[in-house]
Amino acid sequence: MMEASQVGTTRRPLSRDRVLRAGVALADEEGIEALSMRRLAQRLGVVPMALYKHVANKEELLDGMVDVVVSEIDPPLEAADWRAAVRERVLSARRVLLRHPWARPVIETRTGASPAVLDHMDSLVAMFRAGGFSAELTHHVMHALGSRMWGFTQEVFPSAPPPEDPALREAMFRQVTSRWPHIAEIAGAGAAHRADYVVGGGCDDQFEFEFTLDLLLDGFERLRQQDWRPRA
Amino acid sequence: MMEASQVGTTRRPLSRDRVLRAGVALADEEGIEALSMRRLAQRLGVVPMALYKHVANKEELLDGMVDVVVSEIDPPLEAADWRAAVRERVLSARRVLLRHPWARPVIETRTGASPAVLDHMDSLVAMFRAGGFSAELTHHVMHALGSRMWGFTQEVFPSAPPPEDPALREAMFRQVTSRWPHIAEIAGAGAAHRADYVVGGGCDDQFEFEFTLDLLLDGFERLRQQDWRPRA
DNA sequence: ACCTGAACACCGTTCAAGT
DNA sequence: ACCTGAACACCGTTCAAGT
Repeated sequence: MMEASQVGTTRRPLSRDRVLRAGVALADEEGIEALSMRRLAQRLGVVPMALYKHVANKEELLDGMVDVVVSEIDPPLEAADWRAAVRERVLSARRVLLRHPWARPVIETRTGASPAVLDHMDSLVAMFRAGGFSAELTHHVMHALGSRMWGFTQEVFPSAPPPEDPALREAMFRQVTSRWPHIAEIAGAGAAHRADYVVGGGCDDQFEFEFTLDLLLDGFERLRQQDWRPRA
Repeated sequence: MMEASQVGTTRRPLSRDRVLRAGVALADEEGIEALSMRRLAQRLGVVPMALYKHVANKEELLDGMVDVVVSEIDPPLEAADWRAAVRERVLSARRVLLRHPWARPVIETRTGASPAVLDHMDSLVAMFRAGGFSAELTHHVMHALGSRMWGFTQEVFPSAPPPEDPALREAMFRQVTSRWPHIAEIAGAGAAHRADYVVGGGCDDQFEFEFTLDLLLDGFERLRQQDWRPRA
């Protein structure tokens, strides 16, 4: 007969890998704010302290979860040119990160790089070097790519949906157009024409991401062709 | 005679402004993780529940604190060209954010824009429009600027200092150079030559920030001159 | 009507007592 | 030696009892 703690859980022995994967699943399903050591232990049918056999603390759990997610990124392509190779790898990272939205803020708060993170970075650096970028230019270009190497942009436009009440929405619209006229003017000017959104909101994320990625890659290519050198 | 709760605190009546400024001071001095409703109340010589008269909850406290910080950004300059105006305003934002390092992650987690945030965005949009950017191009260019409009880049290189022990450092160095040879190659190639740092770490943040900002501004200018249009 | 102490429902992590 | 219940030192927020 099964014990209560085993209901709904296969009673495999706990391992670091099982802890990390359960953490990812919990964050995927209920969001990162729902991920606590206690809730994760409960999900695994285990006493909270049992987790500390496999991760030193919650920070190390998050480190490991990032590693699991980053490992899902497709292996680097053997592409003809550096631009296609980098572009595809970044968009591949983006597809993974879109499946695990909680990973974005977690990656941003990591203080050390995990092996999988270094693997991803190393493969990008290799692409630039193979494409004829100097070590120095590659260094700066990697900084410029920044968190975009994970396929996300920090969204700075407010994303709250407009209020339901038409009168209130109208009042808000009037306030925005009078106090921030320039924002109001460009709000609807994105690819997706959603007039009901006052500020941003209805923007096409994928379009904006690729727009900026291509702008950066164009800039990189120009510097490469110019044989860019520091303090020149 | 003073009550214990008044020692070290001027007994002014509590106000939303005083709560927000105390929050900023606490976060400046002890970091964002030290900011709790209870600790903030203690600092103000007040019972925790007294704060809820002035902010609905902790999220609204953080919203207000961001507003206080963003209001410290210098007013927009009347510059001859859009490029100088945008550049100066972004670097001004950067100076403010460097004084309040906790504000970076907090800005990133806000879901709605405060008036001061919209003021900053509106002034940037106005600069692009005055510089001859179409509403549509300005929209995409603002997305491309992203969180860089606050003067920060998401740092993706691990920043942990190398271990003290020379033998351990040597072992780590050897592991990195063999497993991630391309990263090792570009690690020391930044402006600041700090050979003791294996991966990044010793990079010149200000240089990298301006490098990428100028790369983006160059790209914006090129699109403007080409009279960029969507799906062309 | 206003203010606030105690309580509720949580946290991450330590530690000593049990097997 | 291993495992774990209870405890510690916190959280944000609710609520009812006090003035």
